[in-house]
Amino acid sequence: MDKKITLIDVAKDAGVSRATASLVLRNSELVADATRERVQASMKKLGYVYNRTAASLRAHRSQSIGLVVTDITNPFFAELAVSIESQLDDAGYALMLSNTLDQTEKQDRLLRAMNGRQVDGLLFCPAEGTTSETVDKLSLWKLPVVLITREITGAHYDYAGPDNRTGALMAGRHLIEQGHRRIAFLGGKDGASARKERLNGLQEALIEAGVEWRPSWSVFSPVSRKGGYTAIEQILDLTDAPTAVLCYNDVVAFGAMLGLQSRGLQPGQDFGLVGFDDIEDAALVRPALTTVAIKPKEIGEAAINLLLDRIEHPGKPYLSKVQTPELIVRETSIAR
Amino acid sequence: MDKKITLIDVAKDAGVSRATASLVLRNSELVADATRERVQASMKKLGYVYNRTAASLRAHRSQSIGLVVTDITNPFFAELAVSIESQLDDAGYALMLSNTLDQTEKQDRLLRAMNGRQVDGLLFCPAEGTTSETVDKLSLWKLPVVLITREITGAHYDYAGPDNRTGALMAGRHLIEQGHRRIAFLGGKDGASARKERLNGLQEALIEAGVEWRPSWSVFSPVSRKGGYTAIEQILDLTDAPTAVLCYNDVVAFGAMLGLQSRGLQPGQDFGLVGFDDIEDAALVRPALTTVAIKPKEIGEAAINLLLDRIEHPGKPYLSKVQTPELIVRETSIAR
DNA sequence: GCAAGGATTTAGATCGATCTAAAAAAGCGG
DNA sequence: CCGCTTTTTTAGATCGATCTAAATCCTTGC
Repeated sequence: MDKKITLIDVAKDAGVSRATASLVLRNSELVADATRERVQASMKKLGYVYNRTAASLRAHRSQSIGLVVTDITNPFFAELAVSIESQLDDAGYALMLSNTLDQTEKQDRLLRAMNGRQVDGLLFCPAEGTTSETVDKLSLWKLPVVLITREITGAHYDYAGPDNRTGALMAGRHLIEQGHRRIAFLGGKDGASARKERLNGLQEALIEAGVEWRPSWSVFSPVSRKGGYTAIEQILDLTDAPTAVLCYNDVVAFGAMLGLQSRGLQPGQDFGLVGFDDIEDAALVRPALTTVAIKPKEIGEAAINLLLDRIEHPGKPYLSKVQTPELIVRETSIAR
Repeated sequence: MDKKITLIDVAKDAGVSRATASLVLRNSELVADATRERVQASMKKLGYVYNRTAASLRAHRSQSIGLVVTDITNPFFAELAVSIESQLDDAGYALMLSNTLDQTEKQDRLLRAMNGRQVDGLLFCPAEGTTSETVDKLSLWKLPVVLITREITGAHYDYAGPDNRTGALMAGRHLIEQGHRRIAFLGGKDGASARKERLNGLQEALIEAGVEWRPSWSVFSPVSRKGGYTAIEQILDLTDAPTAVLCYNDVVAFGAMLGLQSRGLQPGQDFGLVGFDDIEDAALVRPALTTVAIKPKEIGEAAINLLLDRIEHPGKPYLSKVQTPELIVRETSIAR
């Protein structure tokens, strides 16, 4: 009486075979219009719901993809996730989401879980410290993977992310123009590819302007407000303390702002501060944050395109889609 | 050579039957220790990966649950999602995430997709304007559902969310204590249950203090900064304009802050402003936002507990777990 | 040494779709 | 009306696990 309606029931009701009903489901060109309509009517009438699990098992495709990020609480990833989810929805895919919290063991477990659930592909922002063992497993599983925002040294995958070096270069030039001669790089974890690239960009700006750089001006920190807060204190305590910093990202920059203010320093007025990402709050905080805008929506689009393409053509050469960022000058870098 | 390893291969290798291997997978008590170890060794040796899709099909359980929210970009939902994802991970479930963007058609499609993917349950923050048709479908599907943050009138489900009325009541009392006598309610969409409750709480505070209320002091808006920005303008343009507002949430409050500042008004100093949620940024913006703190982590925990319980005991009576919020007084409500 | 009873193991059906290869039906020119 | 092509439809195997119910294998106690 109350049992589940399957394709068999629909087929019986419409007077066709299970196979034909299945073809209608996937609106194949093969089936005659009249039949299609008859079957669709039966589906509606019986309240048929497609069991994609069964389909996945047979077809070796789940029509879902996994998004593995470090922390969805970071507005940059949240915006990325929205962009991705909405595109996937359009393409008929569902989204499985996981946060690694930058813990590699958790990451390993989550990746395994996703693979076991037969995701058709993975958008992956690897946790800091991701080992080649993890990467090997991914390629063993033959899972289509697009790396986002961070790369893994020695691993070959498609990649979508911002041009970190150029962004940091622009930020560096800007701070130098503003008269700063001691510029630090604040936050982020050691080893992260994005961090390295951003630091390199800054250094490039310094070199081309003949400005000094000291290793102690690169300070690591967790990627969080608290991380930024403690990191800026470390900077301020140096002898010949820098007068400006480029931050690993906006979240770190916000923490740094708090740190500056707690010491009675006004960002912009007394100290140059530039972030990275341009999350929505960057325009909102007072003083408003100067930052390097990388557009999560565009990165999301690029990543999805790469992934869907890779799923269709597993053998094609690896591609990087790099977005050129834009420097948004607001108040924290301008002394009035 | 290169083909997939299935349970059959493992069983053969370990010299047991498929059924036994399956029992080992689910670490059943039935199987002898020696056998278990042998099978596990074979699994490791052969690089077996569990195909949960197949298991889902047979067992009618997918070990995944769906989270449907309006907008993961809202930090409140982002924090909620993190909390939920991490608990689900502990319980061996995976998370499917969708954003409805408060569009009911999109919501319907997403719900259908989740059901087709056999999610074992749903954490659901219904879009504004969710019809009983949608709700009927959910109960037709017999999907365990826990509503979060918003309720649906006339629908019976478990619910986890904050005590909106009490939170708003505290906020209202606080603003009255600060000397305000014309207090508006800002933002949120018409019809949302959470909005209604918050407005009621505010009105209760007004009534108990014998303070005036006018219908024109309730202004609807999209739940976004922009929404808050335009809504506060509307308030300020009234004759006998209010001197304080309780905002639907922090995001709206941030928009309102911008609106005030663009008119040369300093929140706190010249105008009382209270938010709702206590997202991380509330403490960070200058002036810092007074707000009603509802703890996403706790709500997430409550919701998960309710859902897992409902999955196990589908027939049990419906429950509401309501978190008591806390008023965090910062700067935007205090005239120094 | 044997039956009872518990502990382990297993054969075979099954979940609900898709795939393959082949059959049936329809269209068509002569 | 016949063969031939093209269009539609289909039977039956299959994906990789779990479930059911029954078969074996051990212990014991006597």
